Amino acid sequence: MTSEVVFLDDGLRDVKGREVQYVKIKEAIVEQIDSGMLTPRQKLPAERKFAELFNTTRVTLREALSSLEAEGKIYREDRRGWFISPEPLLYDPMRKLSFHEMATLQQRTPSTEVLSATNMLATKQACLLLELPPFTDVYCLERVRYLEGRPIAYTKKVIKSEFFPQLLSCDLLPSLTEIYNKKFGVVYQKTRYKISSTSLTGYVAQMLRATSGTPAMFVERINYDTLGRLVDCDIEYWRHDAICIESIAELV
Amino acid sequence: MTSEVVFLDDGLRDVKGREVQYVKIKEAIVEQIDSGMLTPRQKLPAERKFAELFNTTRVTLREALSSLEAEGKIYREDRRGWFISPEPLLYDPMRKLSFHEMATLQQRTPSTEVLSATNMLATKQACLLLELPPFTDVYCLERVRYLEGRPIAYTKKVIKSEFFPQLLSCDLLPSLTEIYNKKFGVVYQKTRYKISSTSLTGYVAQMLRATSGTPAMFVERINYDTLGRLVDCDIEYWRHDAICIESIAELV
DNA sequence: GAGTGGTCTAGACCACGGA
DNA sequence: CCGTGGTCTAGACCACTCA
Repeated sequence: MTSEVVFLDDGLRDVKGREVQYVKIKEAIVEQIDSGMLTPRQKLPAERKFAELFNTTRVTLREALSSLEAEGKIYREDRRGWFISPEPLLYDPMRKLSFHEMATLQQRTPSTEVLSATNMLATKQACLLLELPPFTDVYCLERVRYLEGRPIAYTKKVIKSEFFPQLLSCDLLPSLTEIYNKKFGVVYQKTRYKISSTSLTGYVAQMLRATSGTPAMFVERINYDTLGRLVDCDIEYWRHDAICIESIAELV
Repeated sequence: MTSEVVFLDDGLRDVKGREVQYVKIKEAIVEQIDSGMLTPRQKLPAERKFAELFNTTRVTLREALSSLEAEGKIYREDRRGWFISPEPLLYDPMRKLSFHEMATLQQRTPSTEVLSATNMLATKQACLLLELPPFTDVYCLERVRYLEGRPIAYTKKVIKSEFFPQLLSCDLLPSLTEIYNKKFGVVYQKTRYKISSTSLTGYVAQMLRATSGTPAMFVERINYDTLGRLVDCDIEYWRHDAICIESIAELV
């Protein structure tokens, strides 16, 4: 997995040393994963059968599963079941790589679905991020990123329209970075980003086939081009087990 | 809260449009928080009473609370109850600020507890991070970081001993950065970091007064000094609601 | 010592996914 | 249409926290 940090975790015990059940279940599953019996993207048994296997109830089993989900070892698809998490994608916020370049470099198979590409008035949030006055026209591009067919990120890009006339008449599927560069001569140079941990809800959860409450990594970026102009911003929700932020920086 | 991203979340409904109960409970609590009725660090009512208030069972109430915890809106202290989350600390991995400087700049009141400061043989993990051969001597410093008295991060620093003779005879409480600088002329210049999302378990959870399974932000850093020498590494577990990573970077 | 949170049981109904 | 996961009920016992 991501990083081999091992602390002495002797499980949860009460004073008398009896082990907590759901921790035992967790250990059993982790052992199966580590031993390679369970491979990435594989589906776990149905909850009822699984609970019976461990001689417990669904509630307790789900306690164990949720806990493993929180650790990023397994993930859930809404009403489809529980699956073993693949290795996370390494994401370097300091590099200009597009999602597809990033994934390909890591021998992964990326794909993208465009949910919507529209011309609209900036929302309050977009105005704040892009430093725009109210009622300014912007482009808004909503996408879902897939890795090996699994939806792992919902992304929304809000673009200052002034630098990109007729952007929406372009074919947006290949790579936006490329269109920026080739059609408009715009290249990113600087970015301001914010990363925090939340959970998926509502529409975003649905798009990622996730249950409301699934842990997520939230990334917000404000991008500047080589002329120092604020160009666009990104708002991204990543399934938390699917991403690991990694970077090298000169300190200031 | 961290960032005002609002999606149309009409709650979970089934086809007939009935709302799911725990979502209603969440909304009620969020409303109380947003309206300022509930303030940061305030304790929520006891689960049994709270459940009764919403005319439901503890299990369902806890579903709602766990979900809010995942969103970073509330947090839990093991066997003590549920509390409203304060604003997260902004953490810039690219700046040389110590935890205390960082917190103070943000008008917070930091404190630190040293769990252990020892001289030991590098573990496998430490050898990997510090690029050391087996059986090398290192310093290991375990600390808990507090904000307004609340434990929010467990940190472990493993230090190459060669650059810091007799480090442990120093008073480690003020600021390690300062000791590095004043006593040994070592200043950080470059860092390699990795950030991912997991959960707290075992000893780390205990130290943070957290229940096993509490969502957490995992940070791993490898630090180099102005001479390009690998100096030490950090392994940190932050309560996920207590931290927001924020930085500005020139892209490469 | 009372009350609280952590854990667990043994059921139930429903809507959705997939065949 | 069956089986599944999502949600929910109404209890229970225990160890721990805190007054």
